[in-house]
Amino acid sequence: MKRDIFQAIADPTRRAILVLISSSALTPNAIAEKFNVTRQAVSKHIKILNECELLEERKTGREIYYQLKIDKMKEIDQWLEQFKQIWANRFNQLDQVLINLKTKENEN
Amino acid sequence: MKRDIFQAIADPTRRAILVLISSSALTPNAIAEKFNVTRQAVSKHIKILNECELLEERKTGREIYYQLKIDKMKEIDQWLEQFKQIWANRFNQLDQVLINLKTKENEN
DNA sequence: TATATTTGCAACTGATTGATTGCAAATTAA
DNA sequence: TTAATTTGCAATCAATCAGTTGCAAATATA
Repeated sequence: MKRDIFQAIADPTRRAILVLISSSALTPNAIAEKFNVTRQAVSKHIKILNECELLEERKTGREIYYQLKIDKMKEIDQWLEQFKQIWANRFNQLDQVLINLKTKENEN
Repeated sequence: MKRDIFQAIADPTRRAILVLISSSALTPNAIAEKFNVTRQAVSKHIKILNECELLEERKTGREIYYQLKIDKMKEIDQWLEQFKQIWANRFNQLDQVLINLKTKENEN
């Protein structure tokens, strides 16, 4: 696979689409009406999001309703985890400084 | 330049750089040695990351040490928040289904 | 001083991207 | 059936991107 979820959310239009279809399923035409681009441009974005497994699709006749498959979003969160740990550790280090200061106070 | 943090993390090399300099500050040369690209390519990535305010730099003589400015990472987390709420709501809806089932059991 | 090291900037290249137009397949309605 | 609607796919284009080479500025070392 060429594209990953980080490239998928790099484009602002795609991010807007993801937000739009997070609450309700919409057809490509309905999505395109919300933006200032052609239907085909939106269709391309949908294709990319689909390749990244970010969409659930439901066909009813000639219409296709797309909705966000939210599980894939967790991969971004998982990548952020390693940094969260670092910034949590910084708080811990700050705690340690405060503890050391307090210990010194008690020694005096 | 209209680059944002989402474009910054779209490139796999830049994501690797961010991880690399999250634990310790490194010079562009030291960073470039870790990857299979030229120093200038890394320097370009550093410039982009710097424009997105993802770096702290500390000059010592002719060397420049770069380290991750972790605060900016929170913007990604903040964008994810709106989706977390949705997937939390789904859990709540699942809870409600289970509660309803249990209530019916008690009624029998 | 002269020389080596570290870095950023400019120019160039090949590949990719976002968007457009046009067209064909599938479905629905007259 | 015929006509209209919805969608996906192919071809195309301008802009951007990641990478390279070369060079100049600043700093450290002989």
